[in-house]
Amino acid sequence: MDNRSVTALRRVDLARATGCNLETIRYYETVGIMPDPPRTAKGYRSYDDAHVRRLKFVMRSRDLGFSLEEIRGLLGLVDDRSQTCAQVQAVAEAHLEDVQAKIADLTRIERVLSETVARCTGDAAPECAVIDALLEA
Amino acid sequence: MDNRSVTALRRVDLARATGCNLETIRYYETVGIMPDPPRTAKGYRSYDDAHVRRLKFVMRSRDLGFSLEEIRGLLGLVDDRSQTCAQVQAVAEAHLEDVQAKIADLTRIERVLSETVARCTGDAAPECAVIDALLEA
DNA sequence: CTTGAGCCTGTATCAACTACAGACCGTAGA
DNA sequence: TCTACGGTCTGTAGTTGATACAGGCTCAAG
Repeated sequence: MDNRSVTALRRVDLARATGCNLETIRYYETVGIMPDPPRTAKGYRSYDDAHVRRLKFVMRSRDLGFSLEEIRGLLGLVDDRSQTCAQVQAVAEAHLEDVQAKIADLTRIERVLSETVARCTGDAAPECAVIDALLEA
Repeated sequence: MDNRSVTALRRVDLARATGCNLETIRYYETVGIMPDPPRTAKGYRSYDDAHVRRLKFVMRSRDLGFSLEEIRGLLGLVDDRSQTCAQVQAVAEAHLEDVQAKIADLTRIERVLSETVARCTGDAAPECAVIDALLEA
């Protein structure tokens, strides 16, 4: 039957539906990323499809490297679609620049590391290219 | 005369000589990355050029993305050069793979973000390409 | 009726720092 | 000599983004 998944989802169901860690859901609630969900008579959290969509949004944003602070901003724009698209664009563009800077950094690191490893003899020698590369400022 | 910098360095001098944050020096001491330095009669830490070199090594390694745990391993090999170069090479190679994986991830993110931002009109429209891209799982 | 899975809360832990409070010290200039 | 400033010390708390655990409650299947 499984029509439970259409409406009343338990926390573990939300976790499974989104791939989010169980504890992280509660964490997102305490930090205001996810809303306080309605509760059953016994105090159990009860989620629906809107929660699934929102949490997927959050997880996708996290996956793209947005901070929770940035996601809070994006969610505000999602919650109030009367805001301008330009604001969203600005956040995304700033983030894009961050990502590009990180790629540049890592590419430099990658070059240094691969060059260094290539110089390694693998011997039990007293000198070592990796150590030497790290020691030379 | 400034021949103080040749031998007895204060904590702030070590920080300036390496670009390391002042508090981080103390942190590295408590976590065993930097040795407990000798103290003056009044209990002030006293550093020398060997500390500068070691801290530069640590900072360079951090800059290349090695974790403190990995750096501890590298420092062990630096401190005891009788170890094999192959061990160092293994750490560096494992790390190189990490870095390459991170570059691949970020490149994917970069592509998604730049495509998304490009689709943005920047209008005060109720629809927004960034939000839509994030909403579609 | 028992068993296992899930729920609840609060709190602790992690990396790797960073910052602050409150007290002390050391030196250069007036 | 006094004072101001910049530096030092310790311990501890806060940061981000989770993750884990303890101890107790609940629910559904067999």
